[in-house]
Amino acid sequence: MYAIGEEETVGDAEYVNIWTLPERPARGPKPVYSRAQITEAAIRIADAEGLEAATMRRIAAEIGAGAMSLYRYVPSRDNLIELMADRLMGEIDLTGVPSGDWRADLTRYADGLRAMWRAHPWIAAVQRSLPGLGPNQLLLIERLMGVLDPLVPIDENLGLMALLNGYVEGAVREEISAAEELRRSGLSEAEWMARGHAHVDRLVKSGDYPIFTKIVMEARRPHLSRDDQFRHGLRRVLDCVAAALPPTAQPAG
Amino acid sequence: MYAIGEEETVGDAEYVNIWTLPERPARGPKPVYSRAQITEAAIRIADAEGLEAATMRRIAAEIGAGAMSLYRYVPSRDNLIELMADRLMGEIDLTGVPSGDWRADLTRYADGLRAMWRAHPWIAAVQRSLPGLGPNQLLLIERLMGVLDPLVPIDENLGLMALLNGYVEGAVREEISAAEELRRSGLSEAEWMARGHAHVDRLVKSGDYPIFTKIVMEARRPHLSRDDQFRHGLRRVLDCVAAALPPTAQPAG
DNA sequence: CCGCAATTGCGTACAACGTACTCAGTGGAG
DNA sequence: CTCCACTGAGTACGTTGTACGCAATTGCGG
Repeated sequence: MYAIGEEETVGDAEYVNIWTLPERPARGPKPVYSRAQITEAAIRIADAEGLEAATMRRIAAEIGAGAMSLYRYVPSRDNLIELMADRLMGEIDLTGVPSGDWRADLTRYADGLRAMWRAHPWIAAVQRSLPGLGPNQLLLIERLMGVLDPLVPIDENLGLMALLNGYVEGAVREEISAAEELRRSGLSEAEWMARGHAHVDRLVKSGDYPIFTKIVMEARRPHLSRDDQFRHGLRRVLDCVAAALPPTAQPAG
Repeated sequence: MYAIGEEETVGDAEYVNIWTLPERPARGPKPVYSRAQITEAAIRIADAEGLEAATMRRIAAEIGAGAMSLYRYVPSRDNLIELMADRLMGEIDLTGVPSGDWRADLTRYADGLRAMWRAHPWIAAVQRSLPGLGPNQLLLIERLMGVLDPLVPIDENLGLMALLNGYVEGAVREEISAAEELRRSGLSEAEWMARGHAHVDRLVKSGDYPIFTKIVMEARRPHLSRDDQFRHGLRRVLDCVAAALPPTAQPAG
């Protein structure tokens, strides 16, 4: 009787919340490595060769450990990637935010987020659905949402920050797209240009895509620098934010 | 001499542009399957069980083929995913766009994009850096960018559409996050609530994260329905677009 | 100070993945 | 008709994440 369910191995994927799991229990030999060290090594590899190159064996080799040793510190590779993502959030420096000048604060955040993405383009491939609840992420939420917190209701605030995040991510994705695609393909730049542009040129020459053609022309000879383009778009977003604020809180017109 | 490069197998990853590669050459036995059929089967599996479940063997089984047969139609799994993504873009119906009423057109696009994301949440895990140049994507670009094309310069247009896309993606990511996380974890809803919420509750009760606490409270008892929230945010984005247009083109104040 | 038990690093092993290679069979072009 | 470019598919390989087990190490109760 009761043969079904006897084994209790129902779920195949054991879900683990890394933020509830303490790094070190007690007693036993001194650990040689650490979560932080492993996370750092993984980020170093991902920066240099992409996220897919950051395999467990490769990371272990980077710090001079055996492959399975990592599992004494981290439950799974997915959890490690969560740690990596949170570590990256810590790179966005928001000390002193909120300062009282919301426009300056949000600009600083946008610049910081952009810099982080450009330094670690592989973050585009992570992008979890839930925001993640690591210490750095939480601190960031507190500070960023604190900028507009007394001025607008919380749901309005969330919407505006989603808008800001969306703008920055979209803009940076465009910036890093060419470089990332090039790296992923594994081709030399000349070869990649030859293959990729051949198709684009064919589309352009066909005459069927007039607006796409305009985009290509603009992309090949942009009017503004990357930085200016970003600043310009950001100003537009911030104007949008300003419009959503109550009229009593408009420091710099 | 010239030993180096003799083999020509320099790169390990052979980059293939799927859009230049014709599906059928000529001559030989009639193919039993087709790219479209394979793409459709893959999408069906991804919809039901997530993108990671759409393995080559699984897709092949779905259409009753051998695993390796798929490679007669598609060079690699990555290319197949490109096909899937482009197929999804075709779900966004923009016939008759641009219509002359830019606000209506952009609303229709936003609603269509949102519906597509909600129907195929795994698209969040794809998100290539480059936009991709499949037929559906190209058609979408032509129509969407055509909405504002004569009104604003092309680089401005690109920025505004990036803003719109960013808003929709951000909003939908939040909408689907809980469901996706639940599915990925493989737990029952009750179990997931118990584990996930326990951590959130601890953070809330600690008192260290006042703004995070506000967010949680709002999320648990939202003031507006999902749809209303989306509409509200979208209106704000469109107001932002309106502000960037020249004063001569303001049809509906 | 001495064992005991908890915990370490890590070698071995396995299942699942993408996909290279191979080959018998098929069917349009000459 | 013959020919050969093409088909579907079986087998096999390299790489991945990770379960398991074992010898070595160390803090703690006595």
